[in-house]
Amino acid sequence: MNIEQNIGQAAAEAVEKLYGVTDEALVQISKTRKEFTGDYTLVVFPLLKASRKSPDATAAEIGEYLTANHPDVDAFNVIKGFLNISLKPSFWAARFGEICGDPSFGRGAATGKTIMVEYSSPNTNKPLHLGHIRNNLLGWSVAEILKECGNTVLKANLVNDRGIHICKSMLAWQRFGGGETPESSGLKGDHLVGKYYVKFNDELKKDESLLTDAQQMLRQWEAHDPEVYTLWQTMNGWVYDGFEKTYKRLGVDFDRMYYESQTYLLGKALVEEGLAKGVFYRRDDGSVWCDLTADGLDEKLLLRADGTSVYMTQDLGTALRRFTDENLDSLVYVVGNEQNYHFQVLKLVLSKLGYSWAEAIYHLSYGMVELPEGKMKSREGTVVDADDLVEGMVETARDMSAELGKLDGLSAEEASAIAETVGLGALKYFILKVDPRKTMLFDPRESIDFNGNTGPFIQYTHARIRSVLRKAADSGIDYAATAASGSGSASVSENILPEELELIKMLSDYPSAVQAAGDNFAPSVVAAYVYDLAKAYNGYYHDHSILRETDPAARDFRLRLSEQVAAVIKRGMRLLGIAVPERM
RNA sequence: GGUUCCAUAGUUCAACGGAUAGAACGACAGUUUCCUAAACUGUAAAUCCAGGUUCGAUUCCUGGUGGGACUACCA
Repeated sequence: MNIEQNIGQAAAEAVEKLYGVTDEALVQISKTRKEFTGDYTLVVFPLLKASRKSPDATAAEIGEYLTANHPDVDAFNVIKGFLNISLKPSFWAARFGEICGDPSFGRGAATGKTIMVEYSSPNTNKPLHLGHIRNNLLGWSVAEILKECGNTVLKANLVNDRGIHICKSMLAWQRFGGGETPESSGLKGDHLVGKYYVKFNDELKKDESLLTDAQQMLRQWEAHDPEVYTLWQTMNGWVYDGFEKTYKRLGVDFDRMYYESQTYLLGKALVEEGLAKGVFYRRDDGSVWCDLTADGLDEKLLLRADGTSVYMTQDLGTALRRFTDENLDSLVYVVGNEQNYHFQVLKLVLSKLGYSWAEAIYHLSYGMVELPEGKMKSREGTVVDADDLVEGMVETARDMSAELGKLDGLSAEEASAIAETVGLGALKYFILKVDPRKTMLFDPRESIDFNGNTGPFIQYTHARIRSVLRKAADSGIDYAATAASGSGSASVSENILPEELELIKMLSDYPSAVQAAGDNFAPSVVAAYVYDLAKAYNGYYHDHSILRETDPAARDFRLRLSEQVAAVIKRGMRLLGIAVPERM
């Protein structure tokens, strides 16, 4: 139980004792806003019916009760119906001790649950773009956050490696490629294949028969025509090599790889099952449908008249297989909000079939990344390529570091590692700090910031702390020893500053930020937390010298506090997939 | 047309139904004999419109206005 819940429970107890009411929903505890004195605030308005007293009188009564009965409550004040509760300094000192002694601070207790997070799921006919970057970063981060919340997590990627669109790039390469390969062209495999997908669409304008040819090729693929199949394997292999490089650079990974070419027949058995149960029906032409009009949706096709399955059919089958094979408690799909309808239908059909786990499917419906002129359109050449974007960010980071003279005395290797870390940090933070559900805007003409509420700002805060800690170690200061020799609150400075107390409180909030991020599938919650922490620390760092502090106990406490701030920044940023450098 | 999501400073983003709506960028004015100025401090600047529910609404409901997405026997 965290502190907030603990205070809430105590307040509920006070309300029960004082007014004989046990409705916990009436007890609202939140963190006290900065401009007021106190740590936690109880809103008393909902309690007035029970107390039959004025807001201030009610707040005062509860405040008195808590001060008298709760061991950690130090004092309270009442402002306009808000009861602000302060905890004892000794409580916070002990709390700081706990944080220092917990190497996995922020990690939740094991839930015993297994959650699969499906993300990325690219098509193998073109390279990744900015939209995919948001998907990949979100999916990876959400998976890591869910892990940190105590769940067992499986990251899954379902590669869309078959279909008419794949055949289009194959056909174009066959007709116009002249045997070009990634090696001969020097192009990254996914970019090479993407080039022929574009080529196909260009040529299609001149010659409409190409479409028929592509359809013919798809039939050949399904019949395992050796030539087509080999071409398919070759070109997909190029794409996988390319994707692998992009994934690696972005730092995303997977525990389970699924290929649609292997799963697209799944779900046909479910169609039979649905027919038998009377959930589905067959039309005269032989096609199979599910009537969802009673649920406010349309009729949904599940099997074509020719007996082939559609996207929905295989998704139903894939979901079933995953739940049974992996014994999942939950399945999270990180897929853009343009597919809201699809997932609505997916869940509905599964529950109509009687699968109770349909409820455990969660569609993390993230918003599109838009350009100033609107949605990215590959046909209009307005896509922002993932590899170009990453490379551009790293270059900018390199230039900026050089300009600021940050790389003096570093080897070329170190300098380039820092550029990579900072450039990617800027990009990832830029994307993850936004609420996943919201459409976000990216303007390629304006470079992503490195100042203010950005990844580099947070990375810089970390680097500065680490620098101070290195200097302390070089001077032979053993700041950890003071804590070890002291006991409990003695390890905290006697003359603790308000800013220092504030930092301890902020550190103490970290686990609940992680939990909230997990509950909401929102890395942005972690991003906001880490930014606030870094910002608060920077103000403290600016106003108070650490190494020049003359009182050794105070100095060592400041070092320990700084060390913990750096550690929590590092842990939080890791959940976003962002590395923090030792220097920059 | 139907379904659905969104609308907050000039711009990009915050705000479990709670206190004086927070940041950042940009603008303007400052801070460096001092642990990294990618930092810090200050000024100006916003809830699309009209109703309703509530002790209290940026948040919930209704209606408008403006924008996005979906509405394939594509995936």
